[in-house]
Amino acid sequence: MTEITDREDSLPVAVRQFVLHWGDMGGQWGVNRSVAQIHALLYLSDRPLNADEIGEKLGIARSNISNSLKELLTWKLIRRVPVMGDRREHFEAETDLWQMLTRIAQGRKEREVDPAVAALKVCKAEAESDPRISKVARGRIDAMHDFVTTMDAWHQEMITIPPARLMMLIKMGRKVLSFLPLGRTKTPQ
Amino acid sequence: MTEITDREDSLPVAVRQFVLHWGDMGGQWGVNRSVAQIHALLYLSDRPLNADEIGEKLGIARSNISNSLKELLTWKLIRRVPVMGDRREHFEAETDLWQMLTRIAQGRKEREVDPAVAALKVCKAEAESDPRISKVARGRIDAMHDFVTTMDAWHQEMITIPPARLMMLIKMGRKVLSFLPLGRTKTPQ
DNA sequence: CGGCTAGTTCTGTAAGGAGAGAAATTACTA
DNA sequence: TAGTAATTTCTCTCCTTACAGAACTAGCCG
Repeated sequence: MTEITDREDSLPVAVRQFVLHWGDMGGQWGVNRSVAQIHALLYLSDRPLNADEIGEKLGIARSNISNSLKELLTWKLIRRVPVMGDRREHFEAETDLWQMLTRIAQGRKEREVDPAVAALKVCKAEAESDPRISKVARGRIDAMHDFVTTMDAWHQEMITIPPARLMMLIKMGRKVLSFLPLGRTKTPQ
Repeated sequence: MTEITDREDSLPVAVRQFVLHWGDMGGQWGVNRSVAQIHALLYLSDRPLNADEIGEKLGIARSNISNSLKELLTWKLIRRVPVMGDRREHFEAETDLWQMLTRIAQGRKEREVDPAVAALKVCKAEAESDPRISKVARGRIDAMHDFVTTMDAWHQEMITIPPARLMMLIKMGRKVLSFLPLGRTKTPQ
């Protein structure tokens, strides 16, 4: 049997805490606990892990791990890593936090906002031809549509900016304002 | 009995569609369907509505409406509006989309990221004093902590910028980059 | 070509959440 | 102060989802 040499039966406290918190933070947004925990564990691991090790360290069923790993792969938050002389599959996490954020944002956008935008377009079209609908409602649907479209376009542009530069922008915070040619200084509307 | 004069028994198609979509879009993120539907209905309404009207138009139970309205109030996405000669409470939605976005963002941040940041601080402290934890894991926890803290600070700064100006920034998109004094032009990793 | 081992899919169960309807409370009116 | 309208809270049910364990499939060794 292939004993892992530097195997730890119980995780260091800080790691366990991290995994636990990450786990139920995941629960609070769309991802289920197991998926988030596995992700956390891999994120902190200094080497790729296989399904058995994960199951052992987290105490969750193989079936569950299999499905969770599959989900993490579709989010591109982890990747398969072949290990010499071991036919089992190993996995490691994306450790670049910016990548991680954009992957998550991308995934959520695809699942949540894109369909919403599409639906909104339909509503907008519908509203234009419907005589029963009030002017107000029509206006609100339009406003929402424009807003969402603008934000969507913005997001699309932002993720094309190289991370380091974007990070610079973020670190600058509101100082960016001081470099812009502002038409007016008093806060309009 | 207080008949509503301009009462519509069934909603215009576009409105119904909007409500339906908004409803299950809500379901896809943290908010439950009823809450999101009520919000959508109020957003499109040209006048404040009371609980009865809402129940009638959406076909959901009064108890449910009561709870949902309470939740929407805590999110500050709707407000109570007194109506002359009617002792029932009426509600109207925030229609400024920027307000709406910031309120939602604020709420989610409070519930989801603030606790996570707090937990992360604890983990970081723990990791520093734990001899069992690997250098790698400690580094990753630190990296995560710094990243989250930076983003948090950025968010905090952004919401203090007047909406109109922020909107301008967003409409500019990546053009903002051209106004900045960049140290280097080639994309740094 | 049997026996293993890794991995996946299937199935049953248990927990959580949403929401309906009843009961209780509060506020207003006569 | 009784009576009624409006709203909230409580409780019960249904539905969804997470997850464990079992059964199944596929690759690899002798």
